[in-house]
Amino acid sequence: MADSTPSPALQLGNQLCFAVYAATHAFTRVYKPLLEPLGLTYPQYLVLLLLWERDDRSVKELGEPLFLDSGTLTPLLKRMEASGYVTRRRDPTDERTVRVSLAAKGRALREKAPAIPEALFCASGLSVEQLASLRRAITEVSGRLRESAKEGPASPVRQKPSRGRAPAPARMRRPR
Amino acid sequence: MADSTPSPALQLGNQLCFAVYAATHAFTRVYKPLLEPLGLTYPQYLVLLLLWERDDRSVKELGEPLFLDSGTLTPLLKRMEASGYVTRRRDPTDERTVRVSLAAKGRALREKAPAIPEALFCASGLSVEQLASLRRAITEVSGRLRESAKEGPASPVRQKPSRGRAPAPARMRRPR
DNA sequence: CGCCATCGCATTGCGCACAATTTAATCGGA
DNA sequence: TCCGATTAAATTGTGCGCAATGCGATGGCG
Repeated sequence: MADSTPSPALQLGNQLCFAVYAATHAFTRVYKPLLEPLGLTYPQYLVLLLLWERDDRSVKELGEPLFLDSGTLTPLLKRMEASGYVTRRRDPTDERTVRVSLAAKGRALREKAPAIPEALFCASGLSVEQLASLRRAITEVSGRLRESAKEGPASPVRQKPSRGRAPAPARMRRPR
Repeated sequence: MADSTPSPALQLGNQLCFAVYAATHAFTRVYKPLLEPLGLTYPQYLVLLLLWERDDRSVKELGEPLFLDSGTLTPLLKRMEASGYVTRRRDPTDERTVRVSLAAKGRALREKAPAIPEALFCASGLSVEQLASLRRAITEVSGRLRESAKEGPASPVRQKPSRGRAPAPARMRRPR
């Protein structure tokens, strides 16, 4: 057997996720040599982009646009704090939330940062219009997926609750 | 200070890498609940897609379209071998290369796999034409970046050679 | 035949990504 | 006032992603 054309729409779904996955790595490889001398990784740079746009955000507010949770961001932000790009402190009005702000080094970097997206623009060899429409299309898809994720799977599927994780024996929280 | 519009093209570069990064995670979250009951992760599924298209590839051939190297693929493929999806064996004509082939379980999965991209298609809520043009655009950009990566950075940048790694005390290779 | 450059994979160490769990703070109602 | 539910981070364990290192296999050279 082995059907020859399983349906254009289904082929497309796989090709698309494949292409996006590969594109992320392609972008990472363009940015990495530029970020390395700054002591930044690619996700750390994306966090800086968010803070340049609007400073002083909670961890949750940083994770939402990137589809990341606190488990990923906490150690990442601690490293950024250690390298002097941001500061972390508890919100006085709600001790549960940690607010992340730009430190001097993070603000200063903003001035020389334009060289970084410029490299991507040159390497892509595409016009501003092409890149703009591509960005719009990708953002559109992400938005749709985000919405339908909230309302549960749109297809006849279901989610298994467990998969064997691990205990969490100890805690230590903020010494105060 | 703090310029208001640093240039549309540069803004665009950042917005685009940001959008692609977020889209990858959005796709992952749609596929994960579908792949979990099969014992597959998202990158493992992408490897299966490649093998369904053409079986019996070397590790290098698998890594190229995904922008992944052997350091990432070797443990991933070992897990896929352990769960019965693929087989790994040395090429008899060149003992250096490892060839990866579909095992029975991997071939069998192909039949029920269409349910997976279908979920993405439904969740996206976009037309086949929109998805197709999006796929074309992303593939185009990835291809350009791949090319310009070969010829070195297109911008006035340079790559630092070292970054402090670690020793590699032991080896063990194929017992034969 | 032996030397050496090159190629291809495995291994190691670090950082990102996520699910599950725990702790702490806040808010609502009895 | 006290109790339960909700919310926000942090922590832990597993798996992905990459740079650097090591070694066997191959091939060109004398």
